[in-house]
Amino acid sequence: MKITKTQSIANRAHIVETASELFRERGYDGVGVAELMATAGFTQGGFYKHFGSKADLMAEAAENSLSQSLASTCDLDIASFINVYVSRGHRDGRGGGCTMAALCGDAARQSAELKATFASGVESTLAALEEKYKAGQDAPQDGVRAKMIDMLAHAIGAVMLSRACPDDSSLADEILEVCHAEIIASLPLSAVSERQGNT
Amino acid sequence: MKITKTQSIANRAHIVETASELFRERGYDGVGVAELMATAGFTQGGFYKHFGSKADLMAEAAENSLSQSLASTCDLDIASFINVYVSRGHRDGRGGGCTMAALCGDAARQSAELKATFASGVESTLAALEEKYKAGQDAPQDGVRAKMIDMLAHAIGAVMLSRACPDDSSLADEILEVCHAEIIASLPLSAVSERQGNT
DNA sequence: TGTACATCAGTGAACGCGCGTTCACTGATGTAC
DNA sequence: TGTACATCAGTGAACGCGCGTTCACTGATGTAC
Repeated sequence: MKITKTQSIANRAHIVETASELFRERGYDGVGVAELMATAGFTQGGFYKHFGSKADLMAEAAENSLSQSLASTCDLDIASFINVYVSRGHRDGRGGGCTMAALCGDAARQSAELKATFASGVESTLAALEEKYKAGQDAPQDGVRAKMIDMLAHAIGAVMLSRACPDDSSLADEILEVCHAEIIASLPLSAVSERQGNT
Repeated sequence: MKITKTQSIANRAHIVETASELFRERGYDGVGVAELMATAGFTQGGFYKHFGSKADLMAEAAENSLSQSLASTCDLDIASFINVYVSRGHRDGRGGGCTMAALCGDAARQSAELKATFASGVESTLAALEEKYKAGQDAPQDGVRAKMIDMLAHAIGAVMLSRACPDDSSLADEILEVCHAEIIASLPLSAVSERQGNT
């Protein structure tokens, strides 16, 4: 049953992709190697032909999903980013959502390597957000990094706290709505321009 | 080896206390019943004389630590609360810190019961924060609940994101410092009065 | 181009281990008389 | 108050189970000639 080298590389990427989604949905401890491989369409034995350990895959999955979500949002302006991020859709779609919001509680208890991967994802995100912010026509150009750090932590806190409340509870929605409004209100006026409405 | 009823009640409380600290430190999946009981000074068999399941204890431990941390901060004004909460000490002392910041990532994947316990802890915290806020001499008295929801999510996000970065990394500290400054800046002037400095 | 063989991605059973939970047992406590 | 006995908190061994990881095996791929 050997397979083309190209196919093998594609299979590996598919496993990382699957893992990255499952980990975001259920946490690192909530997904086993056997289940993960089965979901990806393989048997568990093949896992160690691709990865040295589950911990190795965790780091790779984090790296993958952090850069992926970055790419998928890079055509949004800053207010649109907040509209997407601090929203019910994002809260309820953990598997396809932001890795920081899904796994930063878990990451805090993982190895230094995993945390370093996380931190570099945060840095990339900050770089992208700074660029977006500065592109706003009346946006102040100083202290932008600090503003974006603050905004990101704020948005992550909103999504995480909302997720910890019972599904469809009014508190869960209230947290999202209030934080969305406050974060949007903290942006320069031009960034917001006629594109609110989302939550 | 039967024991006084009073002693048994004290033992049970001690187990809950121990669990609440261990869970905050290592997450729900990171602490086993046997280890937990050993840490509390018992053998694992006795666990089910007190609790129906590990999940039951998880809920009780959450309730306990949420109300406890509330009580311990209730003599602080709002700026002091933020000084304590968005600080290196809190970030690095997970076991003795806020349950929301330590476990809301985990709570999101738990049962509706656990989430409901969490939500009611959030509500109690909000009530206490609203009171603190209103006590400020020049504090606006309307929209206070929204402000406190926003502030709490903001503070939780700051601590959680900082914890996900490598220990002693500059990014971890930067997140804390920036968010601390922004949150304090968002408070009414009187609340801050000559008591900054902390981080 | 055709043949012979080494490689190695993927299989599926098995490994030891720690998990949550159960259970027969102990013996001091608390109760009935 | 003193005695006899039921209770039940705590013990420690055992349960089945799923975990991460290992391994002998398969057979198409890719290479050497």
